[in-house]
Amino acid sequence: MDAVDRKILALLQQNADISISDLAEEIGLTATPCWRRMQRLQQAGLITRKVALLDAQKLGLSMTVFVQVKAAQHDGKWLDRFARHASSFDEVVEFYRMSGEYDYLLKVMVKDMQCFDHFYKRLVNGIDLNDVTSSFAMEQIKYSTAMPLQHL
Amino acid sequence: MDAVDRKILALLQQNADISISDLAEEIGLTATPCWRRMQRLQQAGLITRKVALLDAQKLGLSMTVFVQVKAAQHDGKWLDRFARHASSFDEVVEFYRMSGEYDYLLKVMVKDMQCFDHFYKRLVNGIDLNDVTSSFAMEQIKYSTAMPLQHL
DNA sequence: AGTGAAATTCCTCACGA
DNA sequence: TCGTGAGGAATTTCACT
Repeated sequence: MDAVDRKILALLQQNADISISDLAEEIGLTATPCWRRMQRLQQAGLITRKVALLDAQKLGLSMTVFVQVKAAQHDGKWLDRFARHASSFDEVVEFYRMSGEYDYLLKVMVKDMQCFDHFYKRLVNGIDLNDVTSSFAMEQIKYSTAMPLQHL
Repeated sequence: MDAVDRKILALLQQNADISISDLAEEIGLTATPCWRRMQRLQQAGLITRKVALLDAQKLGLSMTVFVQVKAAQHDGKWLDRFARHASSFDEVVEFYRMSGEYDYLLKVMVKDMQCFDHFYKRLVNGIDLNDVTSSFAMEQIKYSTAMPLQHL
């Protein structure tokens, strides 16, 4: 992966709608080699897929909650079960196993507090948890799907 | 926005590469009205843009850190200055103003610990902060840009 | 709002440098 | 590995239902 490939990735992760010819022009190439590079990057799995990003506010999904969880048990079986359980909710938009005091961090998107309560009950009902604490986002200051390619 | 529009959004946020004719077929329409609906959804800003998602692992961006920050002051001027300061880093991929003990939550993506340290120094140097704590993600169990449209 | 066809643009694959 | 050109497929527009 050279500098040209990195430029292609940088442009595509900002705007995947750009036509091959425009993309080619931006990086100082013609359409065909540019297209071939993009194909390679896709086949190599560097580009996983292209998606449309939606406006959460306009959709009425105004509530973002970060839920921190402490595991009830620390054996592999429990971990695996919890991973599958929490992943299955489509309100859970991101989900990490963490170092530190809490074992898991979930980013949850819902319409309102009632929906969050409903989600919360379903989350804790399915499985044994030790400690669950929710922090509410008041304001989204930045959200980007673009990775910092500058620093590679 | 009716059920057909919602179905278009649901499909496009999973895969923006789908052709208009395939999309139209999926929702039981022909290409033109489907295309017109998509245009409307884009003009209305419900679809903000289309982007390529990259594989962080394969790029070598294997480190995700959640940084929690307490404000030094709580006047609007400081808040605005901090929002601009932290947003300016492209390592900061998400950034929220929070309720609860900590005022801000930042999701940071970097290559390794050295890069994180470099970022951290630049973050705290630019501005006066009261308390900064970093939690490291050991494993990404789920990451999705798709909003839960089911629950609207 | 939906259909079908026409025009235009873009993607894709030859081949040559 | 890049560029040119041609064929074919897709998008986009338009007139009509």
